[in-house]
Amino acid sequence: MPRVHIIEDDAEISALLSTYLERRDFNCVVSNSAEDAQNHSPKDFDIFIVDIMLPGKSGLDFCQWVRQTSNVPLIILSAEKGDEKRIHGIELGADDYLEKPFNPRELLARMTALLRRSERTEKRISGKVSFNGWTLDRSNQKLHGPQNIHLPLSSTEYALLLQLIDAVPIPVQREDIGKLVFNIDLDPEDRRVDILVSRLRKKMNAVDANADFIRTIRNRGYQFCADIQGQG
Amino acid sequence: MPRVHIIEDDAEISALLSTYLERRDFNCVVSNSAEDAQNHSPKDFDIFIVDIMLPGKSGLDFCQWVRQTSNVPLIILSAEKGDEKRIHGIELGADDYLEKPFNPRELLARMTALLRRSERTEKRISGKVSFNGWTLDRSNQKLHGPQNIHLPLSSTEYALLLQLIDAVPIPVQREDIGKLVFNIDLDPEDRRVDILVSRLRKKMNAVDANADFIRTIRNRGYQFCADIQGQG
DNA sequence: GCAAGACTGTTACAAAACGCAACAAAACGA
DNA sequence: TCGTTTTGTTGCGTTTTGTAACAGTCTTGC
Repeated sequence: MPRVHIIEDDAEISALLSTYLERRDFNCVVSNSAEDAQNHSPKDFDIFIVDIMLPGKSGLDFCQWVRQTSNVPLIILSAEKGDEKRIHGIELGADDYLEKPFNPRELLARMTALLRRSERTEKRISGKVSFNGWTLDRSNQKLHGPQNIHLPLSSTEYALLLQLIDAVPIPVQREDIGKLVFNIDLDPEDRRVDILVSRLRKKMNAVDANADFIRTIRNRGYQFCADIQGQG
Repeated sequence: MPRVHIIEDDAEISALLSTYLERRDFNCVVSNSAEDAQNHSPKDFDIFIVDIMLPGKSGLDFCQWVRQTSNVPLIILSAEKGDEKRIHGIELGADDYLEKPFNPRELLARMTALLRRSERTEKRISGKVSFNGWTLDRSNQKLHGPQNIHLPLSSTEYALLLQLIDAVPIPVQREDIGKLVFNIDLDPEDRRVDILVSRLRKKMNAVDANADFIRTIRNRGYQFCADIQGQG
């Protein structure tokens, strides 16, 4: 569960953001000034989201402070528009810069991309997720059912499951599955996706009769339905 | 001197860009289609700048192609505006997404930030690496299992393991293994790679029954699955 | 409500890719 | 040279995936 530190003085925005992110399995801490934020060590977080316009010390100053002691990914938010501002922010050590008002999904995508990159370069794939007695471990790509029964998955089955779980609570379109799992442009006649889903369902049901996690949404794809808990 | 690969069909833009970047000490290669670009190995570059709208295969497809075999940083350029486009591009594996017309200085800033992030962590993985109680030491080419048991590897086995670990978390293609370990152009009939993998698996399993780190990904190669930690 | 058509679920079979044992050849060290 | 280790080859068994076929389910227009 990635730990996010949001530094933002507008209470409405920070509340919205932290709700949005917590629902997507981030662990959020909010500070409303740079001074406040500096009571924590930067290394206690996996990523920073920093508003540039803060009372007292600015977001840019905070960014420099973070960079003095760590490499923790940092994204700047700002109501000010313009290339120059963005360039300046990035040159000072921010990894990305998003203008307000922003689409929360875009922030999420950029955060994910950034975490993905920093994990990749650290050669770590993040850990386990669990749901209804099941556990999926990304580090070794293994799935365990209730009573910790190991359920071997083929590489495509694993890829499918990962996509579905990563997307929770959003359904994944058939075409996207085609793209991400099979690396093809799926034409509508192609049944590979359904069959893959069917096979995965069957395997999971063989271990746990109640394992109906994959819901079909007609014309829209498949949705993974379960309370997912991250564990690192 | 960072090596940049620019994939852009608009000759004016690519010329401008490569001039701009070369003046700032980048080494540029330009392709005007994805198909063209795929004649090079992704690993020959430090960063990609990819226009999304290309004749033939699209920039997004190219991005996915790159991600299948490498972690090389990649920035998408696009004339199309809108959050959704940007989100989609980033979700497909791009590190950043810039809309045209863009300020070259902003592109440069973002490239620099990205290179900074990927270098910062990458190069310290050089001496020993460890995973799940195992240790691989590059300096003397020795592998130790749990309880520090020394497991002697033949030179090809070591070469294979090194390739797999260096690539984490990306799978290594069979052809690449042929190239890098045996120094041959692998023809599809050749079974040497599987057998080498099989032998390495067997050796490691003899020391540690849970040592199933090498995952087969059908048609795509082998992937090393473990949380790798560098130590110098 | 009902039938036609579109979408999805599932099975069965075939083809391809891969795992691995067993043996042969080659390389290597003393 | 001999014995040991490593690597290549062959062959067969297993797993995974693609394909076709058919059954079920939802939607829509009437």
